[in-house]
Amino acid sequence: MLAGIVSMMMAKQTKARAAALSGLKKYELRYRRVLDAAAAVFAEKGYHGTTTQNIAEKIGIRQASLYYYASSKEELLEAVCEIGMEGFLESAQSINKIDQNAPGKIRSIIFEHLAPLWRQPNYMQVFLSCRKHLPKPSRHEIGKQARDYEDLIERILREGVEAGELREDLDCRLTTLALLGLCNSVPHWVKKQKGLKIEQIAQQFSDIFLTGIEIGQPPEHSR
Amino acid sequence: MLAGIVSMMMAKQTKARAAALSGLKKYELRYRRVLDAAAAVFAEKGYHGTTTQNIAEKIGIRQASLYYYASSKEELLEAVCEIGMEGFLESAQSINKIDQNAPGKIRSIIFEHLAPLWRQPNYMQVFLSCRKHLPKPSRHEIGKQARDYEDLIERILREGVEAGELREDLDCRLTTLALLGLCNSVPHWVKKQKGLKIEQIAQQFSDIFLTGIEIGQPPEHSR
Amino acid sequence: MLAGIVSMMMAKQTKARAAALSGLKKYELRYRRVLDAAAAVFAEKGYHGTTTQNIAEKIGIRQASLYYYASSKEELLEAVCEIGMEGFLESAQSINKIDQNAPGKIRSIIFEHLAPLWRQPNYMQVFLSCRKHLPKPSRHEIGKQARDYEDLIERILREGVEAGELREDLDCRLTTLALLGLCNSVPHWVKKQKGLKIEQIAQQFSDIFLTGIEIGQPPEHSR
Amino acid sequence: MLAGIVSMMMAKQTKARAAALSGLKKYELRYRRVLDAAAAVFAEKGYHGTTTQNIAEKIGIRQASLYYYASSKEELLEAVCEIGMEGFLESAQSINKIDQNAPGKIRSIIFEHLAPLWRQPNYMQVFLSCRKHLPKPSRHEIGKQARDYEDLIERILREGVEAGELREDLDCRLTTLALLGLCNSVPHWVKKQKGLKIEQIAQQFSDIFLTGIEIGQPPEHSR
DNA sequence: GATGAATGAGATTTCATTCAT
DNA sequence: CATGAATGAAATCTCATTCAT
Repeated sequence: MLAGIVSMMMAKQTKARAAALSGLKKYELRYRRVLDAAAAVFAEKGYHGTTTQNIAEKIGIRQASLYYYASSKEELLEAVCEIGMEGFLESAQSINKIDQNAPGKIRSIIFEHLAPLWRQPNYMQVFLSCRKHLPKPSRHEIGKQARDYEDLIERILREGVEAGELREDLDCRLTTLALLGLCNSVPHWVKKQKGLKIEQIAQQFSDIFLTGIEIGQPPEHSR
Repeated sequence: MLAGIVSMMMAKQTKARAAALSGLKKYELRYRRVLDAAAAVFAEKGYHGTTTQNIAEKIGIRQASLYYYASSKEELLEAVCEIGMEGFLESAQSINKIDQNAPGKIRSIIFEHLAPLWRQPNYMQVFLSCRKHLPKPSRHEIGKQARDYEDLIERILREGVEAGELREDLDCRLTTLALLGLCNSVPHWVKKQKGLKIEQIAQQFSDIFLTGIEIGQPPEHSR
Repeated sequence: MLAGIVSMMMAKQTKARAAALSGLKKYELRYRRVLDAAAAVFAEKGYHGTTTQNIAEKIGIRQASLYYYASSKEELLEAVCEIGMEGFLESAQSINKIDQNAPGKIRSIIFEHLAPLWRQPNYMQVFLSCRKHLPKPSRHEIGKQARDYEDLIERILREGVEAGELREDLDCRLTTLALLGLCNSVPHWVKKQKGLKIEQIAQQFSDIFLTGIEIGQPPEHSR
Repeated sequence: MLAGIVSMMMAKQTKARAAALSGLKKYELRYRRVLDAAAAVFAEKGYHGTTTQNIAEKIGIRQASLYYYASSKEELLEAVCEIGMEGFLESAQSINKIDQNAPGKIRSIIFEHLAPLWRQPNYMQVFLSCRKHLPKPSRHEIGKQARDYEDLIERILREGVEAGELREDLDCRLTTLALLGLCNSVPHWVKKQKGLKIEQIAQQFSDIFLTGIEIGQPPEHSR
């Protein structure tokens, strides 16, 4: 349902990609293997630091064979970013359905936002750090969706403040950026911290973040 | 004082750089203009996404003239990262000198850590996101310093917990990563948020973060 | 009869082609469809500007399937050029049989030469403009035949001059090149000029050309 | 004056080309050497049959150095075609100034049209046979100019017919195409015919062509 | 017969770097 | 100091061709 939003903007497409997107299991798997490799290498080296050779090696095919699956390196980036964006779009859907008070909502937002970062850290890291290298049309399309997502969270915070459930001295914009900055840092270090579980991270983040913005005894140190 | 730590590891150096580092005002200014440009472009496009042409354009000189100031693109990255690292080394020094209780320390850490991010966001952003592209020797040297810095903060948190000033269910490692992740996200958006002041950001971050980790009335939502 | 003159020089041949050449109706038709497509695309884009993909698309088969009909792109060019050459060989045969005075011969030459250009403009255009890309052996073989053809026409002109039927100040070589240049330009524009008939073109060309070279009142403007 | 008409449509340009077009003698010469080589090789092998390597070899520089003068192979084609078109634009200007009766005009047209074909056969041959490979914008611009040129000649023929100076059964469109087809064949063979002079060709072409279309004794063979 | 998948060879293009002036 | 000119190395991309199914 969410798939293909960005890809529709692209002029050229390989048959392989079209087949994969059309849902044919057989192609989907092969194609996904390519995207996984691209996402992994992009995440590690950055878009421009990655050569198509790097990606091909990761899959165990020749460099030229990549072009059977994607018509350009840029198309790979688009496909990877698109999947990354889908991760957040799904988060957004889940967030929209939450029926709780503000603190509960934020706890859920943290969990829902962390979920894709945890599930597919490569895709998400590429999405977060490489989308600036997308060609204009898809960059703008994705940019708009990302802004919508930020606004969704900011609105929830604002509603929490208005409902008297969150501290009224909260700068909602800044707090949104803080919340997302905090969560989005996860892919950078999550692969190196063995033994962590997403529930732990979400719990810790919620505890820190929520206590900080909820109405409660103002801590004595606060000016 | 701190300068040159990394550069000492490098084999080749231009006369210009040597002159600049040795404190000659005339060279220092011109050289700094080059580094500023490099930092700005690296921050915007990433190391591999930047061409020497991009940097030259920004200064208004020709590509070939860059090589009067730096013997390679990589050297520019090193110089920029070094200045970025210095920012954090200075933070570390300030942090070490803090004589307060744990909450006060953390409030200061946040401020001190934000200070260089605020003062020279380009250099810091390059340092944070491009140092992985440094050649091995300087990358490792810088990596060690960065880890020391993280450890410093983690130790302060741990001491706070042991002193009974911070919640004892705190995962200090995770909290350190959260604190740094939160703060390091600033360069990504700070240029777009007009009218912000560093004091506001530091205050807000402290309020959120500190309330979350201090001992206090456990917020009712907490499990 | 004339078929296969060039192809005999080729090492490799597909079964399909062999079958087609051996006169099996079923193969002949399918094979011809491939050649038609090749001729059309070669004529439009030139040999090197054409991809096997372009040709396959035109027939509605996949690129790989082309190799059932031809063992290489070059073989397609050879086959197309061969048919083109056959066109002129047939013209040559007809021309040889003409039993008229010089002006009548030239009128016939024009018609006979235009006939294949009209009947199969793609093949002829490819022959005229792409034969330089044939591999040496067949290029030379075809080159010899083409030169023979030019010589045939030049000889007829010369005989006309000697017989006192054509102006004696005629440079027969140059006139031959002019005659062929004039006629060979037809495939370039004939597809765009709707409603034309070959008889019109031949008539007009004859009128222009013949009046110009025949003995007659020297036009007053002539020096 | 005429220069740069097409080049204005191009997004990217090397400094070298800009300098050359701005009339700096020093650059003009070097740049022209590159274009000469490109024209020669394009004329011989066709656009797609030519590699940038071929061109570089002809000048005696390395392939990568070509890109100091032109930002792409296509740009070279554009520059070459532009010069080719200029040849015809100059012809058109001369033709417009002719003040003679129709036969005299046509004699001049032939000479003026042959002049650039003779002076710079490579450029003209490339223009005639490779402009179909230009990118759309410049192809269309050049196509329009070429059509204007054809129309100019057709109009002169038509006026000649209306003035009673040319045979009234003349199909002016067809005759124009014949005239141009005849003349444009010159670059194909002119390099191989040693010892020819342009005056000879023009004289012969005029004699043939003019006698054919002028009012005069209708040749007895004519139906 | 036909084709999906893959690939070797090679073409175009980019780019950091050098060097004479 | 600065730059025009050139280049080696490498990256992206194209394309004819092969082969198992």
